[in-house]
Amino acid sequence: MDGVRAGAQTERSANQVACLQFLAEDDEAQTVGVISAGTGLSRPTVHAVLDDLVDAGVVEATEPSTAGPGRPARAFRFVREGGLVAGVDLGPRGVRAVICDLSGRRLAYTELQKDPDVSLILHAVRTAADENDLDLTRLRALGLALAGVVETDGRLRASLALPHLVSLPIAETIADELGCPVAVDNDIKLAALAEQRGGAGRGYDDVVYLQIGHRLSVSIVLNGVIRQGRHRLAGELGAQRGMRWTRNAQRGQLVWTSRPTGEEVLRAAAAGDSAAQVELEDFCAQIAARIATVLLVVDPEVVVVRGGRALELDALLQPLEAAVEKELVFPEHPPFVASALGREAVVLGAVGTAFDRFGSDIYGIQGYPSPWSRITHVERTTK
Amino acid sequence: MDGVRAGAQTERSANQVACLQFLAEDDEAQTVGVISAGTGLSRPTVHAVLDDLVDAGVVEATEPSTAGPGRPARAFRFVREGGLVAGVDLGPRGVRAVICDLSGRRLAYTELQKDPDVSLILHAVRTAADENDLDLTRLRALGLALAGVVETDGRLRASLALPHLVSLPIAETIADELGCPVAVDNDIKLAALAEQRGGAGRGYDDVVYLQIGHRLSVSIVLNGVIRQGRHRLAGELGAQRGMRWTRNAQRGQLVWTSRPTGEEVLRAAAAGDSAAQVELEDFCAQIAARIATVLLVVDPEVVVVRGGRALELDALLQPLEAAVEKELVFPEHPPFVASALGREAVVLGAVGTAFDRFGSDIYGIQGYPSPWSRITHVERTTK
DNA sequence: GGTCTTTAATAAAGCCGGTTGCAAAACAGC
DNA sequence: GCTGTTTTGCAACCGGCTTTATTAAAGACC
Repeated sequence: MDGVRAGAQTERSANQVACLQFLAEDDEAQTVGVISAGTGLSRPTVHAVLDDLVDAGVVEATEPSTAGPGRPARAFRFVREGGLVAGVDLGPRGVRAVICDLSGRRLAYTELQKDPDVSLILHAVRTAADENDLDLTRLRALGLALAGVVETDGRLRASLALPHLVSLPIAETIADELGCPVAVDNDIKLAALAEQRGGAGRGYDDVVYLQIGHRLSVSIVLNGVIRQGRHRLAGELGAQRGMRWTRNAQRGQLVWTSRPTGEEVLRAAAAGDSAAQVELEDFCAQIAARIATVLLVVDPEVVVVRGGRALELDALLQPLEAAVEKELVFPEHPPFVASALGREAVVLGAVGTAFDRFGSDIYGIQGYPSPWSRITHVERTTK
Repeated sequence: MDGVRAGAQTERSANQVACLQFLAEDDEAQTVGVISAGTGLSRPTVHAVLDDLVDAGVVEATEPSTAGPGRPARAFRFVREGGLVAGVDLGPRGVRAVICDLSGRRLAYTELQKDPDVSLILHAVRTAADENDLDLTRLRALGLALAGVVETDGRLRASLALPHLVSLPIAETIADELGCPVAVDNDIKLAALAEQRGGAGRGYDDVVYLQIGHRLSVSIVLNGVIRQGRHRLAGELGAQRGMRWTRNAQRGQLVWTSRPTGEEVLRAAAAGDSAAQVELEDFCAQIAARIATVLLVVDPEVVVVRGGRALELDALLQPLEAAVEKELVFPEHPPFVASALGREAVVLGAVGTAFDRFGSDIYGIQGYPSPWSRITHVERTTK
């Protein structure tokens, strides 16, 4: 009640976001007049907002450009290199790390195949930074993807892939070591988010993400946000008994007979191996009922499927979609599309979630949207 | 760009809502000073806001009360009787209608058992109004619940219960006739919403609603909003083939052997009929897998189950929860609770959705929350 | 080199929304 | 009729934005 109104600051905050977004659209430094025209704000307002942004350190003024007639205008530039954001995917067989600048542009990438451990996370980030001469003291946030059920506090409640990390305060350890906030989430959920924001599900709010490899994993993005669930079990279909391929001891583990792993079965089927094709169709028929139920529960706009590489995936998509279609009474069902980001979806989701959760720490202003399109764009071009 | 700022009006709008909410809390007329203290707004602001509300016709000033010492203050009162909102549940065997005032208080209720038709909707509303001397010209909005797949435009795309109403412009017809906007939605979805907002799921954002009667119906409320789905099929588990009890021609229709309807089976099982009990347990085991999948997809906070009356429901809850528990690997699963609103959940959901969708028409201001707790409260006390 | 043109930056005034503070009004009670 | 209490209404001010006007800085032209 001391004269401070929420509404006014909200308005200013929104304008800060608008100006920063406009600047981030383009690499060029922009003059106040252009920003004013582009955002619809008045010139004095743009000036005031830019002052804020310069104070926050996310924008800098360049020297007046001495071109054309008239008084030369100072231009303002989004300092993309002003901070770093990292993403790490710690899986059972190794670690992937990626480092982006404030614009979401990828600056470093590392992949290490070692036994997963907390120290490996740090090792990967430091290796990536060293290889590209990046100063990790400028790291503003880190996102971490783990295979398993991740609690709200960032700890693993259960994990088949990383049993030795269960209940450890990983986020706190990393945060202390690197001096930046750390966000942790489940790997498949983050992959789904990345695909929805900038991958095969781009443009849709509701996406079901299927990953078929060593196990069948499902994750769901609804209204543009990861569905977590009360017990963080949303999408954990592997937690249900009675799936034929879970007869061995490993919970939710897929058991393949014609080849050791799902990816290899896919590859063999794509190559024409009839035993693999039979197993694949059998497999599709088995999971189709489950998937059909999922589709009828959430009725998403698109189903993104990931499994192996593009080549092998084609061998999976058609039989899977056909098997699901057979389960449904209505002709309406969402299209099945191949993942666009592949296995990198997880790391990219990790970076993105760091932006999502610590946006105000990263940019110094509130409400700036995460640069998902650039985070995921890099991937699509290099692929 | 002509000098009108969005931020300022947003602020004013929020304050209008705050003041109106404060007035609606209590039946008494309140003085400006009390409102100011209660909302935290300053006195001049409250005054300005009240002027807006009086203009909108939703608040009226009473004569200065000549009590106590000092200058008598005018008091302001929420005119709950200033408008009416109706809800209608048109089912295969009849219609239910309810009329509320602006505060969500129930003023009229009617139930007619006739062949469902568009004219029956009007008939029910008019009967309810006439019986209670209500002037339908003051009707501000109407919500309509229909059994079937309801399109975005309010028409039925498919319906087993009301096949003759498919594709008819029902909403337009009613709107023309009654002169108010009409919102249409699926009956089970509206029931789920009512239970989540003010019934057995009150206080939870994520609710799965199961209705077991002539057919098995599921509806889901996530983050406090009904899950609709891309094709409006969210929750339509009946659209999946291969459920044992769908062997007869009727799609999704439950087929009971020991008794003709599910409710009667429940009643018989509750009364100790062993044949019915066996069929019930068999039934639970059959649907448990499906339900377990639903729970693992959305991982809700609570499952609200409706079927028959309270007595019979107890016979269902335990075996159902046990059967689902057997399907799950993790011990965590949401509690199963009996519906609090029973079959009236549908009508109440219809009224509530009218408030939700046409709130600004109803109150003349934007952003005023629907009076769900009062809409649903009436029910719990009369039951 | 001085004036002119062109454009940017700044300053001033006004609107809208909100708050605080103070004087005036209206009534009860002595 | 005066005093006291409480509400009211008005003025002043802040913060944010816009519009308009003024000043500043560079190049262009004679």
